Amino acid sequence: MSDLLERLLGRGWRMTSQRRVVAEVLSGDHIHLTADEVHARAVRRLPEISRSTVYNTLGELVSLGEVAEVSTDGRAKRYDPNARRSHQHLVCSGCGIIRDVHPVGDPLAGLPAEQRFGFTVSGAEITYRGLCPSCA
Amino acid sequence: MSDLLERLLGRGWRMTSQRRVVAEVLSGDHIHLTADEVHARAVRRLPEISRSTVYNTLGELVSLGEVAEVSTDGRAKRYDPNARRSHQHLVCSGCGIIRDVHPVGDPLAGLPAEQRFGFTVSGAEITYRGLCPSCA
DNA sequence: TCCTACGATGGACAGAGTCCAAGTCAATAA
DNA sequence: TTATTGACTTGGACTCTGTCCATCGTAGGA
Repeated sequence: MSDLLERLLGRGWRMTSQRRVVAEVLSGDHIHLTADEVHARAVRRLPEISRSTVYNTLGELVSLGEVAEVSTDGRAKRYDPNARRSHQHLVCSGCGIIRDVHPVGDPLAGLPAEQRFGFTVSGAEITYRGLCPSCA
Repeated sequence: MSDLLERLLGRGWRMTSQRRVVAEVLSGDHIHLTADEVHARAVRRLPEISRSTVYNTLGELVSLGEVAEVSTDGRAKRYDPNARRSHQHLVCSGCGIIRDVHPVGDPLAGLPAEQRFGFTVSGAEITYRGLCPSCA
């Protein structure tokens, strides 16, 4: 059983075959699937699963903090199961592939007080852009 | 005439009343309008302007590098006329207001070679999140 | 085993954006 | 100034992504 699934059971998540399949599809590293892609893979294992259920389940996983929403291109949101470890993303401008990366240092350090306009700044998301080895 | 408009004329951009209005709407600092908002403001000055034309014109301004697309919330893209000066964004998690900010240092410096997975990294977009003075 | 509240379903709907055929017009040439 | 023409504009249909809701089904406790 996957890590994610184990944690969800530990939280008393009501388990159904649909939820199990969605959680299984979202296992692994560098996984950044759109809701439609999650649905497509879920359907292979459970042909009757509906689009609504996938959306509901993804939304719940996000609320629980187990999965993060990533939108690197203004198109469909992507779902990243690696939400517990803070990380950023490196995106290929050619093919769109996404890698999880762990920059060094505190990203908030680069924003001096006079650039904060009185905001209480709590976090930063960084999207690095470039070309992957195949596209370069 | 606005800066933007002047530069466009200098590039030999074919000028029409529609394009002029869109360029005028997109003038100023800390402007981050959605395509629909641009259209709404353009209609006040030129009631017949169509949604398609606004989309076409915005797309072209982005291609020319005069305007940047910003998507901070996975909803509608926003258009930022301040594209020539590199900057990042500070977004209020409460009301969604966006400020342009200029962090110090090179954002790419935080990504060590072993975290680049062979990519040729060319840029980074940073979205700082927090609460604005009104929402705090 | 039975109940029932929670979850799943699917179809309608909404928001954002793209595409295209047809009509219009800015800019150039004569 | 007028004619010409290729670029621009229009509006409607369409796609994609996501949300909502009434109804049905079922996991898990009694």
